[in-house]
Amino acid sequence: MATRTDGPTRREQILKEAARLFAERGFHGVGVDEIGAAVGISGPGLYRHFAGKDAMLAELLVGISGQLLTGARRRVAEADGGPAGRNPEEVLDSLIEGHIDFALDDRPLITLHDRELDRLRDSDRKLVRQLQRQYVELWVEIVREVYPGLAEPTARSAVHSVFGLLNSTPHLGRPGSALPGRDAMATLLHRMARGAFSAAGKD
Amino acid sequence: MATRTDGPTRREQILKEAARLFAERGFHGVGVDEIGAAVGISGPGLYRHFAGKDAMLAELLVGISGQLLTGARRRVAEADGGPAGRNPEEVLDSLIEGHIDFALDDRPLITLHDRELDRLRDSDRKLVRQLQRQYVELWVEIVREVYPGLAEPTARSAVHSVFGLLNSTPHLGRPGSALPGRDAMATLLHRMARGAFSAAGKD
DNA sequence: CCTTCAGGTTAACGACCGCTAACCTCCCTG
DNA sequence: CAGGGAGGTTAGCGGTCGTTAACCTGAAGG
Repeated sequence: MATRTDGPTRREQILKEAARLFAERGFHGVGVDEIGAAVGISGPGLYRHFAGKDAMLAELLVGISGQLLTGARRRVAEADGGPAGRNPEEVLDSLIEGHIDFALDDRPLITLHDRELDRLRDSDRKLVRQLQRQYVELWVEIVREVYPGLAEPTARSAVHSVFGLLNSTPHLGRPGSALPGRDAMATLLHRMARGAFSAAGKD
Repeated sequence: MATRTDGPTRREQILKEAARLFAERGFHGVGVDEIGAAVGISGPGLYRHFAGKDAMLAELLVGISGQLLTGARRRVAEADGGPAGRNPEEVLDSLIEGHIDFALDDRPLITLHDRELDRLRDSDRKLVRQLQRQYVELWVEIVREVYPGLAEPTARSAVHSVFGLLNSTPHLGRPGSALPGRDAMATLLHRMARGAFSAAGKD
C-alpha cells in the first residue's frame, strides 16, 4: 500500500496551470494548446483528463467555492466547540484569517473566483453561486453577532466590501517594489478588515 | 451656435456599450458584431469610428485612468488652496469621496480598470500603468500625512487594499436582494475606508 | 506472449472572429 | 445642382480555436 509517495496527479497539474493562465489572460484569452504546453503535453491530450476547456474552469470554481465554505464552517464549528460557548469576535478573526490565507496562497484562484464566473454553464454557475452565497451568509451571521446594530443588508454589503479588500492582493505591483512580507501583509490585511467592520458597525 | 443640444456622440455611445459588454463578458468574450448591435449598427460599421476593437479598450482604459488622476489632483489642489493650509484629513476624505462616486456611477469602467489591462498594446499599457501609479502615489502621500507612522510600502499596500474595498460594489447581488441605496452605500464605503486606514495606521 | 488500456501523438474539421473591400445613400455645401 | 464626404451596408478572407478522429506506444496482467 504505497501511501502518498506520488507527486501531484496529472489532473492536478493541469488544473493548477490552467488556473494560473486563466487568471493571467482570462478564460477566453488562453488556448488549450497553451494549457497543454504548460504541463508538457500538447493540445488535445488534455481531453484524456477533462471533457473540455469549460470543464476545467467549472472544476476550478466549484472547488474554490467549496473549499472556502468548508473551511469557514470548520472554523465556526471549532469555535463553537469551546468550553465557554462561542465568542463571536474569535470566530470573526478566524474567518478573516482563513480568507487571508487563501487569498495570499492561492492568488490565481482568488482572481478567477470573482472574474470568470459568468463563463460557466448554467448548472455549474448556479452551484457556485449557491456555495458563494452560503459563505457570505455565514460571514453575515457572525458579523451581526459582533456588531448587533448592523442591519442585514448593510452587513452583507460590508462583508462584500471586506472581501474586496482581502482579495486585493493580486493587484500588487509585480516589479521589485519593496512590499511587505507575507506575514506582515497578513497582519495588515487582518487589522484593516477589522477596522473596516468596526467602522461599519458604528452607526 | 447650437450649444449642447446634441445628445451623446456616436463614439461615446459605442464606448459606453463596449465598456458594459467588456465588463460583463470579458474583452475576448465580446464580438464586434455585438458591440455594433448594442448601438443599432452592425459589425464593421464600428470601423468608421475606431481603428479596431483594441482601440476601443485602449481609449476606455486611458480615459478612466486619466479621469481618476485628474479628479484626484483637482481635489488636492482645491484643499491646498484653502486659507489654513491643507488639512490632510479633509484631502483624504475628498479623495475617498471621489473614488466612491466613480465606483458607484461607472461600475463597468471600474471593473475593466483592473481586469483587462493586460489586453492592451505595450505602449498603451505603459501609459495606463503610469497614470495608475501616479494616482496611487498621490493617495500614498496623503495617507502618510494623516498617519505618519506608516512606512511607505505598508501605506501603498493599504491604499491598494482600500481600492479593493471601494471597487467591490460591482460584485453586489443582482437579484432583488434589498441592498442599501446609493447614498447609504457611499456613506458606508466611506466609513469603512476610513476605518481600514485608521486600523492600518495604528502600529 | 498476447492483449488491453491509459495516455499520448498529429491531422484536420467546422465554427467563429476581427477586419477589409466594395458599394450604397443621404446631407451638406460651393 | 453637381459632388463629395460621413456613415452606413453586405460579402468574404485569413487566421485562430475547441474539439474529434485516427493512430501510436509502453507497461501491466493473465
